[in-house]
Amino acid sequence: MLLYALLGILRYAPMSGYDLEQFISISITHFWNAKLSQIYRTLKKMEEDGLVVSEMQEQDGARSKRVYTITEAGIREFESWHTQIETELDEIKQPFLVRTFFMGTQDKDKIQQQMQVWQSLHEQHLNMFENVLPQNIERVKREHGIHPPQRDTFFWWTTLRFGILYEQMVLQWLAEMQQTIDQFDE
Amino acid sequence: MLLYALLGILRYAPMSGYDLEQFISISITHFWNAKLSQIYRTLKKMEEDGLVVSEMQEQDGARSKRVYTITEAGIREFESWHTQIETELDEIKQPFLVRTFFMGTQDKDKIQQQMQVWQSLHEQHLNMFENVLPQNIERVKREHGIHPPQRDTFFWWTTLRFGILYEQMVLQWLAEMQQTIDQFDE
DNA sequence: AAATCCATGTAAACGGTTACATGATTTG
DNA sequence: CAAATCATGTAACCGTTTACATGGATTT
Repeated sequence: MLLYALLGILRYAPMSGYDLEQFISISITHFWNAKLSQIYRTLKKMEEDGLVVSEMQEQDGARSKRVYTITEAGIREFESWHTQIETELDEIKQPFLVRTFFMGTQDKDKIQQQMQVWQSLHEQHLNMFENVLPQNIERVKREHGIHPPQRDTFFWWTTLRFGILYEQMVLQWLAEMQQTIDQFDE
Repeated sequence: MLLYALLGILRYAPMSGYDLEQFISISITHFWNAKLSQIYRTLKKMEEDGLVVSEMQEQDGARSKRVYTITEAGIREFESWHTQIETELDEIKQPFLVRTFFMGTQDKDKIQQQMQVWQSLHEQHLNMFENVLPQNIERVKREHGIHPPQRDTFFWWTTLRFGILYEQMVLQWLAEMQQTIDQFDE
């Protein structure tokens, strides 16, 4: 999967592994994250498969970097993945729901503690989606010198919008739950 | 993680690998799924670690099964995981949002096609959460002879409630997006 | 002077999926 | 009689994470 994310980004501009990590960390990190070690390994594999080519690029006053450029084959690979209609939903793995499922045997105040921690974390996330992340879209353009068509940025925005709706939904769920938990016996 | 789910279930009653898979498939499968092969491997590992013990149990007219019982150490392991307050949110990986992020270069009607497929899939899921899955809670009790305290079933219900709110939220997100997409030029 | 950023990579471990292998019993 | 269900397991593979290793340039 990381493969397709990397191809998708390299369509905008040639980049090094480090650059790609930076790009990811200010764009798709809230729904897809990757460690540098995995990025480097994946890029190596992609070059072997002819999806990208790399060359060392000297930099004045800084150490040189290996810059990857997407190939025709890489573009085709990305497009064949992307034009394919998905007819099944991704299977979601939500560890916190497993935890919730088995929460019945916990003490009332332990449960309330966890709920309050979750609430505050989701409030922070909501705030981030509403206030911090929108600026990142501008940062992507500025710091990576990328000027995508407006249709592209519309979809960047929708992923942020998803984050906002998701966090609001979780907060509602938590609030509902807390009402019943407050009425538990000690 | 599967480890904790298995321990959590085995607290209710001793079960075979096959039984556990059945239990999972009618209870937590919409936020945590596992293949039989993984369940068997995990149970084996758990027995080596002393978290469960197993014995072959003869059945009249059916092949015998290996029934696992949680040990004291297993209960302690589950509880030390479960009483620990989670202070960070799970990292979510949502491949469909990666797909969405890069959707800008697609043709308008390809995009609309995908949106409609997603919409119909989420409508199906919502229907499942509202109508099919609630019956599963009764099936768990009946088919596995498990009678958990009402507090336990409250939390089982909340995971269903999460599913309903999630699907409604996604449908809202899709509807919002579709409004803008409908106004795209060809 | 220390910490952070830039920059690249390797190796081992881990959790999960897919494929393979077997065979008895029950249901249509 | 065929298909589905019950039941257990192994082996290979794959993507991801964690830990290890290095070192120059910039900021505090």
